[in-house]
Formats: sequence, structure tokens, C-alpha cells
Amino acid sequence: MKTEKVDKRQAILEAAEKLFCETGYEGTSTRQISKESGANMAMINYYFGSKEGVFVEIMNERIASFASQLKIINEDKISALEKLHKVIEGYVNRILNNTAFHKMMHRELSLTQRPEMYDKIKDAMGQNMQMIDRIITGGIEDGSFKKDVDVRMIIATIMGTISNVVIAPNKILSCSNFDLNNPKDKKMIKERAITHLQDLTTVYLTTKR
Amino acid sequence: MKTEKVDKRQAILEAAEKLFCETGYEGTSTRQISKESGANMAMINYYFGSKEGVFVEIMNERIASFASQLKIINEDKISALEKLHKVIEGYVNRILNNTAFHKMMHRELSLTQRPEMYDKIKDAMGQNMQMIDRIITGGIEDGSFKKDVDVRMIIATIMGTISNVVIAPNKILSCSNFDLNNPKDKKMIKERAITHLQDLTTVYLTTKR
DNA sequence: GCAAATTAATCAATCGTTTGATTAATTTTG
DNA sequence: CAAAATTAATCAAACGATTGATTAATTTGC
Repeated sequence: MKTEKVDKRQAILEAAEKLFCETGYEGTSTRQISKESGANMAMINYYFGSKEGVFVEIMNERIASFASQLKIINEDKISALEKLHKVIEGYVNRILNNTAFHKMMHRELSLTQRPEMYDKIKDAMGQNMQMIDRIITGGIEDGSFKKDVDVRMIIATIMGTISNVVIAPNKILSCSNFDLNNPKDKKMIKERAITHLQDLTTVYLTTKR
Repeated sequence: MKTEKVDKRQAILEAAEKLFCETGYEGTSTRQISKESGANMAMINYYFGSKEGVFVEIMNERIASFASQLKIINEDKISALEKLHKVIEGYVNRILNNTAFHKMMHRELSLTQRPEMYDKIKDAMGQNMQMIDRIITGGIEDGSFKKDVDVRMIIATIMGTISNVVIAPNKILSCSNFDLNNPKDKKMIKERAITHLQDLTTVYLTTKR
């Protein structure tokens, strides 16, 4: 019977990710991780060397799967606008499927304790930005987008809008209260965000004055 | 000789705000605050009761001055678009003049330790959102804005873009490296953000299809 | 039976807070 | 006005609790 074989290593990772997201890295103790995961405290150091080792493992895992997704969109033989819409859809889905990690990532970006972690996140974000930059710049060069725009600010708008949806308190985004953990609500928010950003970029980038 | 009379209470507040921003609330020890401010450790509890008391004081101060600014814009006898542009300008200036606090606020929004603090920030944000909501809705009703838009998502775009400018790593926002602490760079980024958001909202909201 | 996995117990270090004493400034009193 | 009493501000030292980490012993699975 394999179903009951609890992998303590994995249990620690999952418990730690949950706690790190809820109360932050320094706000989470190894004893909490031990209790939440059902593993003995020493197991944390046995498997990961240290508390920070657990954190690094979690972030690396996520960033790796983060980077592996959507990257060859720019090579498709489709218009710049279609590329941009694909990127928006992919980005919204990725982030709203990993809201907990996204919050953790942004928190880490605003701290100065772990520079290596900061650099790792910066690099991952930078790659995504460069991809979007190339798409928009390409659209400007081939004449499908208007040229008097601030490309970096448009990227800030796309990324910032999505982050804001994830981070802003649930109660005030929509009139009624909803929950991003509720799959039905999440699906609705995803669609609204995608529709809005695609509409916004289309109007803004293709309206010649 | 009065010139050397340093207000320890104020010194603690300033040191604590700096440290809380850099390394987070749980990541900052009272001993660090003591050392950075030059005040004895006991002074923290003497003036503020506890470490959390310092934090609450800082946040309340900021939120109060946050709310006191720009609120009667909506009562001006100007067009909805001009109102919106004024709000954008005010919002960008406010946030980029207080980047450290803004990061701290967002970090607190992603944690679950201090629900009272969370609610306080939520309320402050909610008021700003309602103001923008009324302006845009008003513009739609008087026919100056097009009607098939997602108002709440537009608000997420405005707020999210500004947050992203503050939070995103400096090195990747612009091609060359710049520093938001450098007044000259800050001024430039402010103007770019204001210009971009005003242009974006104008094109998006007033382009009838 | 042996290596890997797991445990309880323990470690030094650091945490936020409190203490009792001291100084300096202010107020009260005669 | 000056001596006495009171207050506010500051300090070094210590408090008990908790932190992340380690030990040495035990259990598990092949």
C-alpha cells in the first residue's frame, strides 16, 4: 500500500511554503514547520541543511517551472498583437494559479536580507520583461503598433495590473466579496483580467492618432 | 546649547521605519532599532509600549497623512478626464515620495499576522479606489468615457502600474541603471509614469469604437 | 544486519520585555 | 528665592521565552 506513504521531505516543503506565504520567512519558525508537516524538527536540517535551505529549495522549484513555461511564443509566426495577447493570457494564468508563491516572491523583492534570492527573482522577472519588450518593439517596428509609447511603462502596466489583482484585498476589488481560493471565483477573475488587458493593449497600441 | 537636543522618540520612529522597510517587521530586532536610533532599548517600550506599538504608530501616521491629501478632487467643476489625470498625478507623486512606506504597506497586505493593520490598510486603499471608481463611472454616465469597460480592472491597472514601478527591481525597469533614491532619477520616473498613465487612460477611455 | 530515517533532548544565541537605579529638568513649598 | 518634592528621560543589566541547530540514541525498511 503506497498511498499512505507520507514523504516527510515533501511534507516539509508544502508546510513551509504555506507558512512562509502566510507569515513570511522570518515570521515562520522551524517548530511551526515541524508541527504543520508532522515531521520532527531535525528532519528539516536533515533534508535541507537549514531553514534557509528549505526556502531556497521552494523558490528554486517554483522559479524553474516558472521559466520553463511559455518562452517560444515570440518565435511563432503570428502578429505582434496576437503574441502579446498570448503572453497576457499565459501570464495571468500562471500568476493566478500560484497566488501564494507570487505574494512570497514580491515580498522577497522588497527585502534586503537575501541578496542571492533577490537576484534570482530579478533575473526571472527580467527574462519575462525582455520577452514582452521584444514583442512590443517588434510591433512598433513592423508598423502594427504606434510608436510614441513608453514600452517599459506598458510592461509595468501589464505586470502591475496582474499583481494588483492578486495582492489587493479581495473585498474591495469586486463589489461583492469573493475568494481567489474558490475555483469558480478565480476563473471569473482570470477571465476579467485577461479580457481587460487584451482590450487595453489593443486599443492603446493600435489606435493611431 | 539646544542644537544637540535629539528627540529620541522621533529617532526611534525614523530608525524603525527604515529597518522595517529594509528587513521587515519580524526581521528587525529591537536591538537593531536601538542601535540605529541611538536610543536605549528600554526607550522603545517606554514610549511605545512594545515593538508592535512602534509599528502601529508608524503606520497610523502615514495612513493619516495619506488620507488627508487629495480627496476633494472629485468635487471640482472639471471634466471626468481632467479629474482622472489629477488623481493619477497625485497618486504617482504620493507613492514615489514614500516608496519605503509603500513597500512596507504592500508587504503587510500579504501577511496574516496583524489583522487590525491589514484592515486599516484595506480601508485606506478602499477609499482611494472608491474615489477613482466614482470619477470613471461619472465619466461613463455623462458620455465622455466609453461604457464597455471594466472599471475595477482599470483601477487595478492604475494602482498596479504605479506599484510595479516602485517595487520592480531598478536595474530592469530602465535599460540603464537608476536609483529611486536619487532625486533626479525619481523626478524622471515620476514624469514617465504620469505621462504614460494619463496617455493610456485618455486613449483607452475616450476612443469610441 | 546495516544504512537510512526518525526521534527526544539539548545547545548556544537571540528575541522582546522588564527591572531598579540614575540623571536632569520641573514644580511645589515655605 | 531657595530648598524640597516630583516628574520625565535615560541607562546597563537581567529576565524568561523562543529561535535555529545539533547531538546521540532509536526505529525502520530492505
